[in-house]
Amino acid sequence: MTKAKEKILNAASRLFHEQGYNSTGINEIIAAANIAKSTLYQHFASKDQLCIAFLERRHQQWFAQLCQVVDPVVGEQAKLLALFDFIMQMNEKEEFRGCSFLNILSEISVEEQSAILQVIQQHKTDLQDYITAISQGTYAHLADHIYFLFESAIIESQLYREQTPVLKIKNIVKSLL
Amino acid sequence: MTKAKEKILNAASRLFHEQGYNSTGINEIIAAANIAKSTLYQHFASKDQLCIAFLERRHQQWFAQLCQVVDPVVGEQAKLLALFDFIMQMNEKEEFRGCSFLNILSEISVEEQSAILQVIQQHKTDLQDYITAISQGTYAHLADHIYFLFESAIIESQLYREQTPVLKIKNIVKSLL
DNA sequence: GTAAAATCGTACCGACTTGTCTGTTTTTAA
DNA sequence: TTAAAAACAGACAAGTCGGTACGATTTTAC
Repeated sequence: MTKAKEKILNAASRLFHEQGYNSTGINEIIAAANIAKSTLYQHFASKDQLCIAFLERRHQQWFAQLCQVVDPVVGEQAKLLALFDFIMQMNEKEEFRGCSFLNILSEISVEEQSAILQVIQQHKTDLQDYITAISQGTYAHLADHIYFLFESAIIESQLYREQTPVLKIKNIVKSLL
Repeated sequence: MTKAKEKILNAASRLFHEQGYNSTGINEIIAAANIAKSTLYQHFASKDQLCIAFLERRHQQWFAQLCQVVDPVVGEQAKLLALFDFIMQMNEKEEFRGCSFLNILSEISVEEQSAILQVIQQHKTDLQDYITAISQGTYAHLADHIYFLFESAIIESQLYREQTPVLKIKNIVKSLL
């Protein structure tokens, strides 16, 4: 990846995640990235395409971090509980800004921006599959249940800007296992 | 309430809910409401204030509809399950647009629009209290758990634009009761 | 060293943003 | 009927929006 392209993606990622998609202008992105507007449009055909590139990269990075937390943990039960430690880590690191994918879902027009919707759906499907995978064995029947609680944990902690909901949900999951 | 004020609130409600807050302009609202811009600003000091008025009215109407579905149902267990019938009704009626409160949460700046954040938090707190209230008795210990699954049901059905997640979650709750 | 590719700055486009202001017309109520 | 309140249309401000076009300059690679 070119140096400029990376600078654009880094700036856009930070701004989209911090302020939201619609609240972040192209001019703000090029100022933050310290590149020319023409350079941006040489790498990305439109703001929506830049959004997709952002989401696709975030998808990879987000999963990498998730695996980094969960995979080393030994034991099915402990792995499933580690999911919620990961949420708490992200909340701290990113100041309770929640899930970029769900945030952008709230901003787009499903009809006119269906390409973005697809990336968001894919991300969540992959997450659900991941949880199903680590649930294989004793807790296979709880996979979806835990996925739904995982989603709630992200949203409720974003809403109240505190870890309390994650801790509550982690305890609920503990009681299920 | 004045006739004009109501027309403004009706138009703004529809547009905010259908398109989102930031994607809806003042000019679009006054055109849809068929009123003059000066009339809008006579009733609402700013777009943010209009947003708060919208959320407060939606809070009332939403709860009224929820109670209309749940309250007539007899039996604690059946009441708790009816929560998810309500979600499905809303999904159908509103084409899977999800929760206005969470959608707007994703759009605002928590620092600069804290008045809006408060209304959103209050709405969710009231919902949680409501579920706690109808759980009183045998299922008091499940109140929070069901609230979290309720939230997930709204979001996941918005994401995939189908009732499947609600039905899945309703079955999960059934297995808990 | 030279040619190609990348990036540059900036002006420009038309449309849109929230909000204010002015003066006129309509509605309401005593 | 008259006075006050409400709503009207529309111009205006000062800026932002996403996106295009321009030629000039820098970087890269052979």
